[in-house]
Amino acid sequence: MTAARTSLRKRAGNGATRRNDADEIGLDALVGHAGYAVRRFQLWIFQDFIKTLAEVDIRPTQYSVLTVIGANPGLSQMAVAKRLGIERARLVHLLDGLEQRKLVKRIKSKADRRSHALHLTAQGETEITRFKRLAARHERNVEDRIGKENRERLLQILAGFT
Amino acid sequence: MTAARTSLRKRAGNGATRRNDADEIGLDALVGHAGYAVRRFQLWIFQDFIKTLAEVDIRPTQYSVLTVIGANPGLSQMAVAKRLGIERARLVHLLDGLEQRKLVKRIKSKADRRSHALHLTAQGETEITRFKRLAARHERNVEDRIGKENRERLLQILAGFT
DNA sequence: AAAGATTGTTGTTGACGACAACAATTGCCG
DNA sequence: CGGCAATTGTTGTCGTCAACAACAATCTTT
Repeated sequence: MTAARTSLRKRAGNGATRRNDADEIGLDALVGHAGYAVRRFQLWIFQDFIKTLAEVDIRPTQYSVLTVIGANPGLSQMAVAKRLGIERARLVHLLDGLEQRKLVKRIKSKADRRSHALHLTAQGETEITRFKRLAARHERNVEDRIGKENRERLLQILAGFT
Repeated sequence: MTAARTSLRKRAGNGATRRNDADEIGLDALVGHAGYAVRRFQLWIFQDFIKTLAEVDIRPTQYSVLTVIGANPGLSQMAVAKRLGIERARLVHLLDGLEQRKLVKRIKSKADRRSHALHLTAQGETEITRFKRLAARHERNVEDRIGKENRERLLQILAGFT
């Protein structure tokens, strides 16, 4: 499998190329690339998440931060960043936003005066239940799109990356 | 499934929170969210793609553009953008770069003087075989990571998004 | 106590998606 | 046919995000 490209339909139409419209465009080797499919899917799923949680104005990354803090109160920023695979520099801005919205608070740790212990505020505790309810609705949208078993299989396949 | 958060381990350690290190941090509801798993996986897969094709300096989006043009010579920018789900504004910059590298050429269409017919250059035709060889190696990395059947199943599940 | 590592912070860079506006051109409809 | 809406490529802006680099404050190690 070295040479021999040409992929059929080569030289379809040179100057003109009147295809029916916009369908019928071959992807050639692109089909068969996991990364391409995953990219398109990830785009769709994030857009749906954003749309579904639009009424509370929570984006996927914000949701992940709130969830981790809620489940592990007192974590440092470093620990959260490492756990979620985001840069600690990025987490600073994220927390700034969440703190302004009174969902999260940074408490200066006495044990290590460099670090902050992260907690949900009372308001944060309250609101996160609403976020989770909407997130569950989003997850149902995913099911409707790819099927219930396929979603479960997907989670199983990708479990090693969480 | 409305209230009842608290998720165990609540109030783990307040000020201090000495966890073994950085493992052992629960994700709570995050596990079970397809979007989170997909995001992490997409990050990994793109990094591997970039690394594997670093010697030719081709990124995933560039590769997808080259592939589609190679398989469908004469396409307009609009058609390529629509097919790949990228904005035509973004495609302009992408093509600028690929054209400077002599991989792609824009040919003014005589049928529709607004549009450009996109083609690979001779050099582009030559080099893309190398790109595809490296991309295949990357795909093998994916197999090694998630398993051969899982990769196929993944492609099947997400086929509707390509 | 000195050297080295860690934590939060700030700033920069570049890829990327989403929009808006524009000129040139085409297609359509009265 | 003529004018008006739509399309195509282009430019520019904005906001998100990952990847770095640098820095001060604070541990940790020796």
